[in-house]
Amino acid sequence: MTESIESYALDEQVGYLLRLANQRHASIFQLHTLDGLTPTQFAALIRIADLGKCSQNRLGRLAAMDVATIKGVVDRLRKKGFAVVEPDPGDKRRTLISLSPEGETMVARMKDVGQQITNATLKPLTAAEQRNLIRILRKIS
Amino acid sequence: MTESIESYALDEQVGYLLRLANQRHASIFQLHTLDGLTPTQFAALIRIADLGKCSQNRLGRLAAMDVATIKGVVDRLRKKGFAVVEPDPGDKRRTLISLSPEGETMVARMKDVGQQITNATLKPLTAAEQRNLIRILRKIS
DNA sequence: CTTTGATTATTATAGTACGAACAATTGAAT
DNA sequence: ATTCAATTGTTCGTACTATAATAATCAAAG
Repeated sequence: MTESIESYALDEQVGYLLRLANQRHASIFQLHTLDGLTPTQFAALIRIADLGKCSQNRLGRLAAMDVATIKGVVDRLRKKGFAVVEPDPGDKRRTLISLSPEGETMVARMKDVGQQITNATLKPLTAAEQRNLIRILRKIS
Repeated sequence: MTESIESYALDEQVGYLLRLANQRHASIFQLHTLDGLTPTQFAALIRIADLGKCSQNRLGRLAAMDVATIKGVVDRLRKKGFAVVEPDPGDKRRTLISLSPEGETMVARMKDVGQQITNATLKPLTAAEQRNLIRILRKIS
């Protein structure tokens, strides 16, 4: 055997497969979403709804977004009229983020859509595989 | 029950979990990689190595990258000295991409590293879970 | 041989993502 | 009260991702 460690099957590497799975989900999301909301924006919106008024950095941490990333996301949510930004009276460093009434409505409408998106993404899998995937992904996240 | 479909557990949605898993993999990749090669660049490099000389669009398709994406990736691989670009003599639309000698060396060195990255990413999982994850991801990709 | 339709590559625009650097502010320890 | 370390938010640079529009080329059908 002259070529001992020659093969490297890209199509079986987690990293590559995760990228493909993400692509699939993103395109399904885009198909169902409302008002052009992206997966990231939706995640942030849900977090604000759950947390209530909170600082931008804290929101980013709890939505798994970088400080630089969450800034852009909040900017876009504000521009779309779903998020409201105000200075924290008790801490001049902080910016408090909250949902606008339109944001509340959007969250309510998007929760159903989100479920549809999840279902569509998982459609190729059996019920057992779906549960398994979620469980395993939670374990490595 | 006034609030029937109120709950939406973001932390159990595939989309969100896939994003987190991707983040994890990306940071592990960055930790092990050589010459600042990104997961995307590595995937493209592996494909060129497997395919041999091929057109940019074809490479993009087989590496699951958009035409606009593959262009940028190839540009950066060329700038790093790993890829070589030449016009196709038989088809003036096409640009042929191939590996430079340095690219060949890099692929050889990175195959081992790639395996380490995969192992590190899957480390929190049992062997059975690892096989399962790969199998399920392939099914929805 | 010319029209038509497809393919290829490029560009622009927009969003996600992260590291690094920065200034302002805060809280705590001296 | 002042110094010091940590936190917060911003900005910059780089990279990945996709859509849409464009121009050049090709192949095939008439």
